[in-house]
Amino acid sequence: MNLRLHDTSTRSVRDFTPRVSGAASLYLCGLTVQAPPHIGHLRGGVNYDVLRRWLTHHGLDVNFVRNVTDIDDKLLAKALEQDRPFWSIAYANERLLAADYASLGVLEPTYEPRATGHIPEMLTLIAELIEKGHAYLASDDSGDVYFDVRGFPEYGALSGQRIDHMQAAPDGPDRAKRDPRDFALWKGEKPTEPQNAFWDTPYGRGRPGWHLECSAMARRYLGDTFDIHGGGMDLVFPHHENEVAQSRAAGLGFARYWVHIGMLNLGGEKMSKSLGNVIDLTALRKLVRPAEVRYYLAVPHYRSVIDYSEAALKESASAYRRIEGFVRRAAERLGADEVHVDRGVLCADFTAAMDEDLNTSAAMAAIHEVTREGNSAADAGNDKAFGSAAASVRRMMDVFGLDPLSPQWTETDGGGDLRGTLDALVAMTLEQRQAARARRDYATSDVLRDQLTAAGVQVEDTPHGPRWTYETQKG
RNA sequence: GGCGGGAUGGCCGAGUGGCUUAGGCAAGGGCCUGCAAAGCCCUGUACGCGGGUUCGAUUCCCGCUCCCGCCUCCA
Repeated sequence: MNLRLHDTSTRSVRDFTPRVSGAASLYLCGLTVQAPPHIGHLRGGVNYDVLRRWLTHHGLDVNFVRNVTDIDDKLLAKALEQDRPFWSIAYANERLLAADYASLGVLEPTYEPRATGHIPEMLTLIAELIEKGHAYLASDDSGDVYFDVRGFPEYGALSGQRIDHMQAAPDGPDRAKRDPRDFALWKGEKPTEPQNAFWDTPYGRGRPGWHLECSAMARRYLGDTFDIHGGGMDLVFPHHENEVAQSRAAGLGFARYWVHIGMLNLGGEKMSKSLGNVIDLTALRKLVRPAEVRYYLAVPHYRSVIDYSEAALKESASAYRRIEGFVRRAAERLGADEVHVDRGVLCADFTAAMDEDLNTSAAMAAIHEVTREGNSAADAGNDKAFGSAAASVRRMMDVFGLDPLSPQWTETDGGGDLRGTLDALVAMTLEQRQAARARRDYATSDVLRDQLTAAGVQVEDTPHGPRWTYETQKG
């Protein structure tokens, strides 16, 4: 295992050594399902999916937990606004998220727990924190339970914050906190919130604070100490700072590495629900195919900011199609077995790049190099080199979740069960064109080709006869 | 006010104290082709500004400008 990863808690790239040899445990802060996902959310899912695949490639048995926050302030506010149960809004958005992940080829996590399903685990944690003197009941009978940040010296270490330099939380003065920075583990019931959002507890009826769920669920599914915890860069403070404070104050080891994903900006600003500058996957699918969206999201380094632009997205699509075309031609020419993904080998540059904090840009450069070499081999009639290059490209693309011949992508190319019919019609037309070419009737030949092009069928003449691709396929 | 990240050739995007200084997209030229398409070959010398360290800096240090994120819900 030569993998190195950037760890937010040390702000440095460190050798990654799993806690348990042969296995890796990951926790990803998933979404607060108060609204449909946008592509910024999806980026995190894709980036973590690549990490997960790379760990798997290293032979690790990956236990990957990605939670869903299905109760929070905004969700409850929306429930009142829309006069429907908060959980129905949460569930609807959770389904949308799952569909988006599926269309981008994001593998299912090992488990996807919901916050509301883990109230007992949260209450246990609260009791432990109160017992150890790290949490206290609000003095105003609100039923709130707070974490005492002043009583935990490590507070602020993850994000590099010092309590005294922080801006005071605006809700400080009017709530019974000992320090304005203290955060809620549990929130007492309020008459102004949906009454179906509360649970009975030893502290009265109430609902969970945001941060507590992750500490409780990570503990339940990954144990007291686990390897990697992550999420978007915007979660470092306060969310992750508060999580680590709760867990460590309770005596748990918690995360050994913190891997945070850069933001996706639109128009120079973070894409966010509250700013309203969001673009969803449905919009992107009108421009490019899902695999191309994935390529766009997966190639820049995971910690760098992506400033979304349609032009850049389309460039990514062109780059992906170059690789896709190469692999498809190889499979058509040499047969699927010759270019089977399992026969592919990762080139050294690729592996070195991925091992160095997942340098996906450099890794993709290596794939393009092999693609070029493979194309040259094809031009030279060297089928052996052509085939092995294609298999390697497939294997490396598979690490990105982007093997162009994977059923994930080929089964969504369109055509459906009429594909065979379509192919037969195209072949018939091309036979006529070949006949015209044979008698040097290029006018007729070109008309036939133009008509096919107009119908969305691209024709290429190769030394082995014509090949064609459909517009939805672009290979 | 505090913490963190960033400014790279027409565009996207890695990276590095000097080595032919990624890769892609676009562009121009060439090869191939009846013409195309696809592919291949060639071309393009970039690192925000001002200092400093150094034989040598885009890469290290200092200062500056601008941009982004967090400190409140946020992937």
